[in-house]
Amino acid sequence: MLLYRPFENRLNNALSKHQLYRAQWSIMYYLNNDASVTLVELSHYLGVEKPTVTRTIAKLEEMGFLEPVPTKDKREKRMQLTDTGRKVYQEVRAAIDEFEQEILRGISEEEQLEGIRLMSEIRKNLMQGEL
Amino acid sequence: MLLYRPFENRLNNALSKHQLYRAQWSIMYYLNNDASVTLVELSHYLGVEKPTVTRTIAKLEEMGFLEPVPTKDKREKRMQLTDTGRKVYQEVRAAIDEFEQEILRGISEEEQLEGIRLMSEIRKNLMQGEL
DNA sequence: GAGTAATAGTTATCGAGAGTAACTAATTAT
DNA sequence: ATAATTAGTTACTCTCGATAACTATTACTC
Repeated sequence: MLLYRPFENRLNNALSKHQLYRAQWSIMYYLNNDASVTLVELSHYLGVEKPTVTRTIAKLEEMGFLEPVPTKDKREKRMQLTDTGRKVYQEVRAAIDEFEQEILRGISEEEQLEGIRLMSEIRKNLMQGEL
Repeated sequence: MLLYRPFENRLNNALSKHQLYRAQWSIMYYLNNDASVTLVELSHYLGVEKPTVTRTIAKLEEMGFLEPVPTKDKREKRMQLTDTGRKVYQEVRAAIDEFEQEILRGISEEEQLEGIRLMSEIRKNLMQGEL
C-alpha cells in the first residue's frame, strides 16, 4: 500500500513542534509561501469535501497563519499565508526536508527523480478516474 | 507528499462495497489469507498503538471476518481470517488489484518494479529511525 | 521458588479529520 | 426577472488515531 503509517508518524512529529496537524500543513504546503487559494480550489486539490476545508481553514486563520485576501466575487473566500504563516512554513519545510533526506538515504538522485516522476504519473491517472 | 487523498478515496470506494474501512482492511491484507497474528505484531507492523488494534480487531471479529486461534501463552490473542473473511479478502483484493492496474496504466512493468523497490528501501530507512 | 519485571491486551476518554444533509448568499444563465 | 449554479457554512456523525491507567499472565532474578 502507498499509505504507510510510520511515515505519517514521522511527519506528525515534525509538525508537532509548531502545533500543526497534517490536514493543516497540507494547505500551507499547497500555498507554498506566496500563492492564494479559494476553498473550492483546495477542496479539489486535496480531494476532500468543502466542509472539511472550511474547518481546517478556520483553524489556521484562528492560529494566525492564514488571512483572507479581498476578491471581486463576494461568495469566494480567498486565503493566503500571513507573515507568521510564511515564517512557520519555512521552518516546518526545513524540518521535513531534513527527515526526507534521512528516509531517502542510500537512494541515488536519479532513482529519486524517477520515483517522483512515477508518482506524478500515478497521480495523473488517478485524477482522470475522478470524473 | 507520499500521502495522497484521492488514492485513499478510491481505496475507500473499493472497500465500501463490503462495509470495510481502511484500518480494518490493512489487517486483513496483512493476514493475506492464511497467516495468523497477535495484536502486538499488528501494532508493530501498522505503526499504531495497541488500543487502536484492539478496537479494530474487535470490530472485525464481530463482523465475522476474524477468529481467535488458541495459543500456549494465555496473554496472547492470536487471530486469523474466518472462511467468510477469506472470501471477502479475495473479493476485495480483486477489486483493489483492478483499480491498481488502472492507476498504473501507461507505466511499464520495469518502472513498477523499480517503484516498489524504492518504496521498500524508504520503508527500511523509516524503520531504522524508529528505534 | 518467591517476589519482581516485563509483556499482552483492555477500558475509558479525547481529539483530528473525514463525510452527508441542509442551508444562505452571491453570481450566471435563460 | 426568475431560475439555476456556485461558494461557503452549520450541524451532526463516524473512523481511527493517541494516552493513561488498569488486569492477567509469563519471564527474570536472587
